[in-house]
Amino acid sequence: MKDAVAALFERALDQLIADNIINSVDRKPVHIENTRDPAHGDLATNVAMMHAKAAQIAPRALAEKLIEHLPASEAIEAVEIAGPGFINVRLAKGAAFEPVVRCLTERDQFGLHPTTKERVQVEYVSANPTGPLHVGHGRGAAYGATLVNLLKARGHQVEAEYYVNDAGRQMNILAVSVYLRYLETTGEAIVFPSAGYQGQYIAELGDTLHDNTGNSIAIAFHDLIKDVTPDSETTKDAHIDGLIQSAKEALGDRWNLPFNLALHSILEDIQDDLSEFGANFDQWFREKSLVTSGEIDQAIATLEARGYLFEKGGALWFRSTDFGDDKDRVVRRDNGETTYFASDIAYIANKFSRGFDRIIYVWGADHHGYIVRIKAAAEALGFDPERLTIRLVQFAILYKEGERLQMSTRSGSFVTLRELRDDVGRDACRYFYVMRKADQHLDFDLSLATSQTKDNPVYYIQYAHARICRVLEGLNETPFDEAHGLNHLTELTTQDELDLATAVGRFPEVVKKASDSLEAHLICYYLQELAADFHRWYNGTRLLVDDLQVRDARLALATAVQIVIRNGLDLLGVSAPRSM
RNA sequence: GCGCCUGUAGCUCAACCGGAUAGAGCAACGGCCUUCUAAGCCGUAGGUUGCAGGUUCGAUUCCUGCCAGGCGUGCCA
Repeated sequence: MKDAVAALFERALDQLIADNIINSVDRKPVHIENTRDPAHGDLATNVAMMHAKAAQIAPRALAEKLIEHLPASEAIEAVEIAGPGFINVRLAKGAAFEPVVRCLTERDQFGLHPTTKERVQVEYVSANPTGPLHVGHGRGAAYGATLVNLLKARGHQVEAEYYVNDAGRQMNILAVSVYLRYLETTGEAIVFPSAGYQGQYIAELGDTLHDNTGNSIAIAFHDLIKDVTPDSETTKDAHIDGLIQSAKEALGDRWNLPFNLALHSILEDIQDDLSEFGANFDQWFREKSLVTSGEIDQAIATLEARGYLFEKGGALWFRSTDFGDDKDRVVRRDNGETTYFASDIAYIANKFSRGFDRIIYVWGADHHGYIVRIKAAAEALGFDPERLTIRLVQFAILYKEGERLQMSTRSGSFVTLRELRDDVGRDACRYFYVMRKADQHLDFDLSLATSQTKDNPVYYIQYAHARICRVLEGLNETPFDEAHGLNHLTELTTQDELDLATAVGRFPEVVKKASDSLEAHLICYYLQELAADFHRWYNGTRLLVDDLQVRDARLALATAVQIVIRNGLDLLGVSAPRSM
């Protein structure tokens, strides 16, 4: 409806331009907005004020001219000028319930937009496969998954991807941690490195390794540690690197056994976890593939050829300062190893080579220092950095009964995503994680998330849906005739009913805005408002009345609300229960 | 030090790319169940939008400075 009205005003603008009242270079697009105050009609536009200055005409006078040239439309009942030059539009009575008709026609397609040709990639979570996902990853997972849904609803062709860091030093640390726990199960007395991975799951993997291989890959701990730098606060990195080196030499090819066991079982755990959370991926992209395919070397060669690399202190540097970075970045260390950043460069080249029109990264907010350099890399490789979007997700702070939950990754006593899901359920998790703007801190109140009251927005919205379902199921001998209801929508006369129909009509534009701005929380706010409108109506108006025309009209409206809630919750990955 | 983000009711947050009288929920107070789920609804109260300037018809929104908080700032991953 907004679009239709906007089109009318565009035509009026055409006319004023044709009449030389407005210069075509000064033209600005018509923006139609919903009014807040019913006294201002249904829709309003500031188009007259926007053009008044350039046209050198008083806003209200210009508004008058616009209205003069506004094409006639059945949908519009009245147009008036108000305030400093707003043009308020009052829609015809019949038009107010048009969204209900549309919603019942389109059903689960209602709110979706036409397919575009745009190919979008969303990469999210991408946590190192060195341990189970924790609650910090949960928000990125919920936000990314919702983003994928929103972009699809917008009509884009979307691919979801998880970047698996299976080639870095952290993986070696993981593997050596598992190997040491394995040695313990063979009866070796070991001293666990302070920089190793601590969690219980490491010991379990050590057990599994022992089950698989027996004592066949065991070596004496004192041999392993013989030439290794001692462990201390300042040398713990050298210590663990030494252990890795020593284990690799001792095991040869069999180093793959702890390495692959750890990688595969943890990755599998992450995959199950995300799948149960409703966060789905089309592609699990391996960092290692960039190594084996030679893409890292290739990317470095490309930067070299373009003159963005230089050598200093035995290392190879990328001159990212040419693109606004604070300092230049190393891509190959003096020991010959490429850095993590080098992989990132190759990865972004790989993404662009796959032909995406838009590439979206969802990162934890602690990575914000990387934005400039990754964009710099894209630009240096000759890609358009405008096609690259990086969205940051702030951490969620967990509260339980008003107390902040302390999280310590050091001791391995973090709360896992799985524990959180077991505790509050998938629906509340998915909803709470995205209910606030992604780049803002989020207070995640566990007590609230599990409470079954109207204070809990998830229950509040789901309850509205369940109420509608129960009404529709609770019919007596005369079944609900939807077409009959749609033919008698004029029986809906109260302000509550008008408000509700208007709210239904807003859904498609909310989806559009949420998708275009990548702001998933807008869906949450919208659904809460819709549910509130419904509860208010339901409380004051009996739906199952004897007059079948009235009854079916009300049931049609209720069905529209039911559909919108279901579609909206679906975007969020939250279920819409039929009864509660 | 430098860079990014944030500052709106007592609390948690909105505010439709600059619009009309800044809105919800919680907490507080007062009402509503013989009727489709009270897991709900209605009402009252609550504000110098961190501070000071600037841009213009109009600023919570854009610009500058200051104050406060968060995060980042490795030949780490």
